[in-house]
Amino acid sequence: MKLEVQILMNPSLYLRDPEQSELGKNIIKYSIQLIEKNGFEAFTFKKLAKEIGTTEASVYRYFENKHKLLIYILSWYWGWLQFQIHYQTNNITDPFVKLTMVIKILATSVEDDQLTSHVDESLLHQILIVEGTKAFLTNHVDKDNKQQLFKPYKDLCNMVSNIILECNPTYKYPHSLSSTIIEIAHLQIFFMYNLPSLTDFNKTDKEDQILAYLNHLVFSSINK
Amino acid sequence: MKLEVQILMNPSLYLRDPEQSELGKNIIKYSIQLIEKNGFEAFTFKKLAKEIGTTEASVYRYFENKHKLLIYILSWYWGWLQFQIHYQTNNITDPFVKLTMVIKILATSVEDDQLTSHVDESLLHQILIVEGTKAFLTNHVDKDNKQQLFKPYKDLCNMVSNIILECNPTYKYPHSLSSTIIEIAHLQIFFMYNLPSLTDFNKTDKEDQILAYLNHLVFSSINK
DNA sequence: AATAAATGATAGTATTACTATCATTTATGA
DNA sequence: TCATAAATGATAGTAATACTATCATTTATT
Repeated sequence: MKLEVQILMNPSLYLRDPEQSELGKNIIKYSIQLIEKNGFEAFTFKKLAKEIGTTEASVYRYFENKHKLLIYILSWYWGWLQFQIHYQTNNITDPFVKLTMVIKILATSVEDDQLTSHVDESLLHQILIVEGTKAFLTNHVDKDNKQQLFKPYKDLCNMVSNIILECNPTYKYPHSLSSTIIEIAHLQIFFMYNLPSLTDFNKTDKEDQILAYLNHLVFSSINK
Repeated sequence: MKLEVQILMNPSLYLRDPEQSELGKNIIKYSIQLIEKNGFEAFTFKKLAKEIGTTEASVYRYFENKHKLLIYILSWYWGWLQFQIHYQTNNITDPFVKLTMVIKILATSVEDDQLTSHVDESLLHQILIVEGTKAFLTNHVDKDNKQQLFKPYKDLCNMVSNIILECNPTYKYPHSLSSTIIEIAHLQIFFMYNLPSLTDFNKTDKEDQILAYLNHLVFSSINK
C-alpha cells in the first residue's frame, strides 16, 4: 500500500486544486524542478507549460500567477517541515534535545521523501533557501497576509516557539528566535555555498558547522 | 562650504558614472524614491525616466539593467554604514560598547544625512530591509560575486566581525554572527511591521525591542 | 569656432504576463 | 450507454517589460 502524506493547502492559493488532476500534479512537479534549476525570476508559465507538454493557458487555469504558485510550493514545504518536526520530536521528552532536532531538520538538506510522490523535498529545501524570503518581501505582503497565505510559516514558527518556551519558560523572544533560526539556517547555507566570506564555514563538512553555530547561538541565548 | 561624503563605487556597476552628471544624480535620487515606494519588482526604467523627465534610453546609458542599479544603491548604503560605524565607534575603547553601537546603527531607522545631497538615507534603510537580500538571491550570484559587486557588504561584515573578535578573540563564528546580525536586524524590522506574529515586538516602541533582542542574542553568544 | 560628448526623440524587437474564444477530449452520473 | 459537464488544447491577441538602434539636437571642452 502506498502511503501519501497530505498537506492541507489554502484554497486562495490556487484557482483549481492541483492535487486533483494529473496536469495539476505535473504543474507542481515541474515548477519545483524549474524554479530550483533557473531561479524564480527566470521562471515563467510559458516555459513551464512547454516542459510539461501543455499550454500556458492551462497553467493559468490552476494558478493566478507565478507568485501564488511560489507561495503554494513554499507552503507545502512549511507544512511538511511542521509534520517532520512533529513526527521526529514526538518521542523526545527533553526539550533541549527536541530543539536540537528542530534545528537539524531546518538546517540540513533532506532526502526526497518517497511518501510524497510528485514532490521532491530536497529540491524544495533548495528553493526555500534561495526563494523563501521572496514570498513575503513584496509590496503586496499585507494583502497576501490578509488572505492567510503565510499561515503555514507562522504555524511552523509557533511550533518552534513553543519548544523554545519548554526549554526556558521565561525566555522573552521565542517567536523572534524561531524566525531567526529558520531564516538564518537558510541564509548561512546560501552564504556558505555562494558568498563564503560572509560565514566561517566551508562546504567540505556540509551543514555540520552551521548546525554547531546555530546550536551555540540558540542555546547560549535561552540559557542566559 | 558644503561637505560631501564620497563613497567609492565599483565601476562594473554602471556604464556611465552617475555621480558625474545631473541626470546621473537624478537617476539615483528618483530610483531610491520609486523603489522604496512601489518595491523593486514594480520598478522599471520607463517609469523612472518618466519621473525624472528623461527617456528610457538615457537611463540605459547609465545602467545595464535595474538589478545593477539596485546593487549600486545598496552598495552605496553598505559603504555609508561602514563609514557610520567607523565614525561613531572611533572614540570608543570598550569593544562591547562598540558592538552595541554597531547593532544600533544597523537596526535603527536613520535620519536623512544632509552631507549627501541626492541620497536619502532613511529611504535607503527601508530599501535595504525589503530588497537587500534580493541583491544576491539570484541565479547569477556567482557572476556578480566574481565582479566584486558584494565587496561593500563583505567589508561591512568584516568590520563587524573584527569588533566581535575584540570582544572575544576565541569566538568561533565572527563572520557568521556578523551576517546574522545584519540580516536579522532587517528581517525582524520587516516582520514587526508586516508579519508581527513572527516576532515578539510591537511597533509602538519602534526598534527598541529589536535592539534588546539583538543585544541579548549577540552578547549571550560571544560571552559563552 | 570646431569638435566631441551627452541627451532627446523615436522606433523597433523579443519576451512576459496575462485574457479570451472555441474546438476537442475526458470524466460523470442518470 | 448516452448526454452533459468539466477539463484541456489550440490559437490569438493585448499591454507591459526589457531591452537595442538610429539620428537629431543640445551642452560641454579645447
